[in-house]
Amino acid sequence: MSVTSSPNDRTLTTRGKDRRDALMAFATTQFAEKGFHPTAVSEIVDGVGVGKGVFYWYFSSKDELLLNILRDALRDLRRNQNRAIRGADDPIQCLELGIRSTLTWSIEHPEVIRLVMFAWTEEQFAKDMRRGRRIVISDTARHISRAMDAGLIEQGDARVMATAVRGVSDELARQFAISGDLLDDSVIETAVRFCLRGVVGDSTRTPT
Amino acid sequence: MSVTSSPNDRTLTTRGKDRRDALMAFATTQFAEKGFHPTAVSEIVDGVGVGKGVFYWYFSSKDELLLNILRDALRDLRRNQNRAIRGADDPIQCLELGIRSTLTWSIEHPEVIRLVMFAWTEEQFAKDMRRGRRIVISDTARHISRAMDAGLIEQGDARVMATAVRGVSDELARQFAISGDLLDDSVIETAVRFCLRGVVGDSTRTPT
Amino acid sequence: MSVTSSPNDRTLTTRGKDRRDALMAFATTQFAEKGFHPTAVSEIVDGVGVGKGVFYWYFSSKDELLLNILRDALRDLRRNQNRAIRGADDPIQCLELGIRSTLTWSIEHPEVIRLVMFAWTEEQFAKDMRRGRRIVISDTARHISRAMDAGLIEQGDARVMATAVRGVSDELARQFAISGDLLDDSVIETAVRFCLRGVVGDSTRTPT
Amino acid sequence: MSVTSSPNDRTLTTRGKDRRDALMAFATTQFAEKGFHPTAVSEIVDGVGVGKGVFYWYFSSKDELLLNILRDALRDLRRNQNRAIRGADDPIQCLELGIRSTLTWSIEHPEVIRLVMFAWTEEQFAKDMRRGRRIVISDTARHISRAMDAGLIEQGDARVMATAVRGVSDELARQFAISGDLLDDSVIETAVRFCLRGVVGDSTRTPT
DNA sequence: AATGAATGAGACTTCATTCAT
DNA sequence: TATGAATGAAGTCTCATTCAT
Repeated sequence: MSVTSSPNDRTLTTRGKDRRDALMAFATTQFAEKGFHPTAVSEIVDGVGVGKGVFYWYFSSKDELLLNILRDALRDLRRNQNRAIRGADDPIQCLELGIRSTLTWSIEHPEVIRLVMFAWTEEQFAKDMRRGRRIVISDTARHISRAMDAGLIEQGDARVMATAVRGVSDELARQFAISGDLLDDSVIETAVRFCLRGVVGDSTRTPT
Repeated sequence: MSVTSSPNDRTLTTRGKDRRDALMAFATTQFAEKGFHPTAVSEIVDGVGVGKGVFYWYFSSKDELLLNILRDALRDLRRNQNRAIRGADDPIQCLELGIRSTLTWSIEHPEVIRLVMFAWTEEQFAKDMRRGRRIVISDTARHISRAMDAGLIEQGDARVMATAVRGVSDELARQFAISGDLLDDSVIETAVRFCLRGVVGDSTRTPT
Repeated sequence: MSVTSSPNDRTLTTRGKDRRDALMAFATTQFAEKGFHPTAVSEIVDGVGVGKGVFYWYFSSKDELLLNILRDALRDLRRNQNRAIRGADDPIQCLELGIRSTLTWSIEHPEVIRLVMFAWTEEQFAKDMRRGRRIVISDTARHISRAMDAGLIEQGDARVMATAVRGVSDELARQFAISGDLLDDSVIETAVRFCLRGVVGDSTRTPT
Repeated sequence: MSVTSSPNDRTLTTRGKDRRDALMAFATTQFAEKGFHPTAVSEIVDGVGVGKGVFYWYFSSKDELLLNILRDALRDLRRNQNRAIRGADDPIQCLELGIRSTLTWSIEHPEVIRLVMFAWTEEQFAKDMRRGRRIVISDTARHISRAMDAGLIEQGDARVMATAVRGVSDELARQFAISGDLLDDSVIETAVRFCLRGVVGDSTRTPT
């Protein structure tokens, strides 16, 4: 591997991996706290205690760093969802488990929620956001479609519903985490119930 | 009155009001298109065809301009909602009309949706956002509470539900307007229905 | 008198004279307090309660305003000196009275001292300062020369001595007025004595 | 160490020190020539042939630069005085040597004299000036007090006299250096003599 | 691998001055 | 005469990025 390979396709040593992770972690909190633009690269490297050169060794630019953070987050969210629905078979149950895991994850990662909001506002990042959203919506829509096909719920626009579900998760994460409000399990239950009712159309089902 | 009076408490002539509006309108589109930070004040004044000084005659800073845009937007949204539910009495109907008007407004103002997303990411704006959200949520929660009190829907956390409703509107505005996807009336219907089901808990009610 | 005559050769009505004086007085305190450049024309007109147009009706520029203040001050200082030595005939006595009046005047006009200091630092004003100093030094040097010619003091460079005398006055005004220190008559006496000794060369003379 | 360490506590390389000195030297001449405010930072960096960023690497602001110049000058002046009176023991002789060295230094640094004059006119610098003056006056007053205690001169206000002495030096530096007039050794002799007479009170002493 | 000095375009903002009203 | 909206050059300062060491 050549020393002058670009930051993206560099094979990292363990120490390298740690450094990279530290930079990403610190940047994430700073970006979330102060915003992307108000956070200078120098603050990030200072916070981690390395020189500026290190930063540009691991990331080709500040933009690229944000993109990496965002991609990692999406990967982590989906991994969580997949883990949550593993074993379940009933589409409605899959839906519920998915919603619950998304909600939990979002609430546990308020910084990411902020970063995502920001990313939507500048085209160089929005492109990635669109792709990410398509994936997330598809994941949810798949369960809804399956439920429709199985006759469990009436026919309808699965993607619109999936979008609505996604909106509820994000909004609650924002309201209760970002806004600084308290948040307990009952809120999650209310939200999950709200979504299931919205999709399924009756309130007889009780969440597990 | 005085020359050094701050831009905020300046009495404007008709022409002045127009100039100010033009600046806000142009800035809104630019901020939405390129992002807040990437849009330079010089681009805004160039776009409107005035000197850089006028900008600071009307707004004390670029930040202040965004805040003004955001406040105006909130005022307009609420005015729309109030107009929509005027005459209606049944809380559920008020809720429905409110949701529909919010959804419509959000879809008609995708730029504002972007600006709001950005505003949440930097503390100097987020403060205002929190206040705005509190207001909007209260507006919706009021209807839900009334419905609960009237026994029309089962008891529950009205604010959480209002938040969920708000999330659906925002998300759809983003998904279908910002993301560039198409959006037609059937989508709005699906969304309204989703929200009502989520709140009311059964699908027997059909939206108008 | 044409309406478009330049500000300098305009004949002023009583009200006009008052306005002009008010502007100069207010500007003097502001310039002394905050400095020339940090004081904006808008602050001056606001402070006096007039529009910007008025300012440029009376003064062709901010620089011109300062120049006017400075010239007025010099005129006032010399008028004071002349009044003080009126009637005296002995050159040494004239010198003493002149020193005392200069000292008193300087201490009573600390703002002017500041303005003069500033004026020396920018060429467009320094030119005037050089002229003014030449005049003031000549006034003092004249007495010293007369004393030399009369054999009252030994021959020497009268201008250098006059300069030294001037330096003592200015410095004391700065030290005790600008620096905020207290200043009483005994200080003035010490200073006058210092100067007389410096010029005359013996301490037998006692100041009045 | 850290990249965002403030320019004040940065350890400089030899090249860095040189650059910093070059910036200060060039700024000093420009400030003295055109004035502080009329001299733009861009002129300074252009004059030295560096990018605008280096300026802010070495100085946190234009104000800070002036303060640094002023402090260095004071340090240099005092170093010169201490060197001049080294070995002397007689307080009157110390006084004389001190006056002579101050006068010489002031005349050799007319730019600094201008900068100091300016500095007195704006509060953010005046604070430093007051402190500096206190120090310089004390240095001189110490010798005068010692002379009084030793009965070499009559009792009196040593600080006022020291101030007067200081005034003579400054004024001469201004008159003969800044004003563009000629200045030779005889002027210095006249001035030294003037001061000694002023303090000591008789003309029998002849300066060395 | 790492550092941090250096770059310089460009950001936001101020303000002396003009001029239509 | 008087006002204050408008101008726009110029000012100070920031910061992503590069590169010699």
